[in-house]
Amino acid sequence: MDVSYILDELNKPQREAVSAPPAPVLVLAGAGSGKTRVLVHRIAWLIEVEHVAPFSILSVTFTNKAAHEMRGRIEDLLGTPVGGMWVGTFHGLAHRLLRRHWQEAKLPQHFQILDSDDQLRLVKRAQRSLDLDDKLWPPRQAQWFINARKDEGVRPQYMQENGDINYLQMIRIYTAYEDLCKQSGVVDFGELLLRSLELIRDNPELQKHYQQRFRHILVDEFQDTNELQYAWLQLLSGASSPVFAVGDDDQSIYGWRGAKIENIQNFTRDYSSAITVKLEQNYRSTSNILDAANALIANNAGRLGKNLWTDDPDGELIKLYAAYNEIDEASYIAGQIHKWVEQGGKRDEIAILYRSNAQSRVFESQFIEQGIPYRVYGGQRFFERAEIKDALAYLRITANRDDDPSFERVVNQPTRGIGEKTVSVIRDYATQHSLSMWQASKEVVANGHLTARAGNAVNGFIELINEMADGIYELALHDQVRHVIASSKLKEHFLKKEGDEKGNNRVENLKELISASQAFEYKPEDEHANLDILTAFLSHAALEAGEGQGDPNEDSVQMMSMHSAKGLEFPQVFITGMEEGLFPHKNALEEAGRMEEERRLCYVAITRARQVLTLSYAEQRQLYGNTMYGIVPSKFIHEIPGSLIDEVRSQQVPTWNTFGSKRQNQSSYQSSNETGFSIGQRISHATFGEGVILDTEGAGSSARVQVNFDYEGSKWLVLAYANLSAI
DNA sequence: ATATAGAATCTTTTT
DNA sequence: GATTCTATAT
Repeated sequence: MDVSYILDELNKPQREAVSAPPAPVLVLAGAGSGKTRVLVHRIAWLIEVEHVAPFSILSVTFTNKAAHEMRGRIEDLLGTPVGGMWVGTFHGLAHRLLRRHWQEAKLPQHFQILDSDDQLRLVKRAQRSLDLDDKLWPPRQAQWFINARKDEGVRPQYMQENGDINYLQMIRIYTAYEDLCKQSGVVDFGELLLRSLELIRDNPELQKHYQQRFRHILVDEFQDTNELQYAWLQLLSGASSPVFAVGDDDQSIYGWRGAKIENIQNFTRDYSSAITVKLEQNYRSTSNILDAANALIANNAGRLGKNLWTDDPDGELIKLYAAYNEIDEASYIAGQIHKWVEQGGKRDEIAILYRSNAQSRVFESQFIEQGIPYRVYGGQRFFERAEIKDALAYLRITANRDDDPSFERVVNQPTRGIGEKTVSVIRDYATQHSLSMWQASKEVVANGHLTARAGNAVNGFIELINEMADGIYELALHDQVRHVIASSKLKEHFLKKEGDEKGNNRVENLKELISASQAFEYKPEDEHANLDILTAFLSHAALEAGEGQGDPNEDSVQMMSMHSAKGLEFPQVFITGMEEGLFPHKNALEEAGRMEEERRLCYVAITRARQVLTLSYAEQRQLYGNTMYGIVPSKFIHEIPGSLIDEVRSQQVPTWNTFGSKRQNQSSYQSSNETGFSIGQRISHATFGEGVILDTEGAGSSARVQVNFDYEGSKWLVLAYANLSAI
């Protein structure tokens, strides 16, 4: 069999890694050096040359996106589906283990997964049961504490008091929270990993089984593994199955959630026979972009040492745009997008990156105004929307009556006369008798602890859920979802409560949930073994929160946080908000090591760009409701050699008078009120039609007017693009 | 019990 | 700014 296609198109170090003997291998792969490629080809090599059965291969990634891409590329390369191979995220694979062995893991068969939102609610409830004041011990902090301990593999019963009252309270909350999870049959993200680790560790037969099964384990983004994940890998690989780890210490950006760069160093210590390969040739970016990235990251101490180089030409200089404010920043970028498209570029070749998701809003409104299609990744996700979570909670409670978080979510949604007081009676009863709220509410009604009215209402709810469960029995999944949405009366509730615009939006999303369930593929032969389709779908919803909306087929600009950009590449990249305090983020100043992580994040962002890279910052910015003045450009800008930077000037550079109070305007629109239009004036717009000016604001390139259009309602428009004409 | 208004609070990144 | 909690009125 001719296997040359596996090695032919690789460079020397890539080949070395792909064809390495079956020993532990550590691949230090710089950005754009063909990391995924090496992983994919390695798997092809194992299957075709080493004759390893796909069944015996375990391949772990961090994001669902990466996992899907991995499987797709392997199948493309081999030209055949590779069923039986385990490819997925740490959490996804841990989940699979727990579903298979729910009994040994001491979980109910229909355990449900908590997302961080659900988790926070449950932490709050744990705190309330301990009579701890939310003000003194913020639930978020407790949640963070719990997750950090789980990532370290520490259970509360093994934690020692150290005299610190704060620490003691945290332990108490952690304990109470675990009890609640157990009672409700729910499992959080950290628990998936920890529980599956304990499952394998404490069941020698299972351990033997899986260690024999997985002859080869491959890990992507190894620098982002935390202690628990590393232990998980070691446990599954045992003594005999070599781990093939690919990572880049310069791209470690998840230290804040427990990722340990040290795992890379430890790897060669723990596996003394490990082969290390460095991939240093970059195939992605122009020389200028790469030089900038190298210069920047050189400011970090304690790197493993890698030097990325490329054969590619210099390319364009890196553009730097100093915007007057965040609106000007967005409108400049919108202008650049127009230019790119006019020159024949596609919009989806452009990425806009920012430090925090909140920054996307300004771009969104600007792009809507200018008719630029865009797609936002991250932020509020589909399965995290309130209406979707409501519907899912109904579904969950039909699958597992004891799911307290779901119970609390929907007992009175839509309102059915079960108020806070009734709920707290049930909650207290549940806590006292170690029951789930479902069981407690039945007993409370039977014991007559409630007024007749409240008792009736609770009974009504119990009957509703039971009827729902009966009604969806043996229906197709999408009919189950449809049925539950209908009999819960959620649609009617939202329409009545939130009016047409918002309510309709929620109704649309609920319809989309039905479509999503219809499109859900059920593969009983592997991951959801012995799992009914509803539980499988609910797990899927929790583990893959789904992207925000937006038509994936439309050619649209891609907007995302720098974190979620990792692993992706784009011909043109805008890195926005390059301002001290925003990026590097102000929280990074306090803790040691955080600044270097911010710098690595910047390195990741820069190396996403293939041809054109633009950095931008604003001199003033409205953030969290108030305007920040006197913004200092990010130190990272200064860490890039000036010779690589081309400072782009706004056509109308805002200049300040001595008092810094008012901007002069050099635009052609200049007139008495700085915009050329007066309030009350009638104007016409190409797409929105005719309207009346309501207000004006700003000047120059960021001058805006508010127009009340006859048919479209009122909108803010940037004059530089809106092209309004007076009537 | 519920709807509403006003106050308080929190704003980094994600499976 | 937006969400989430709290106090008050219905």
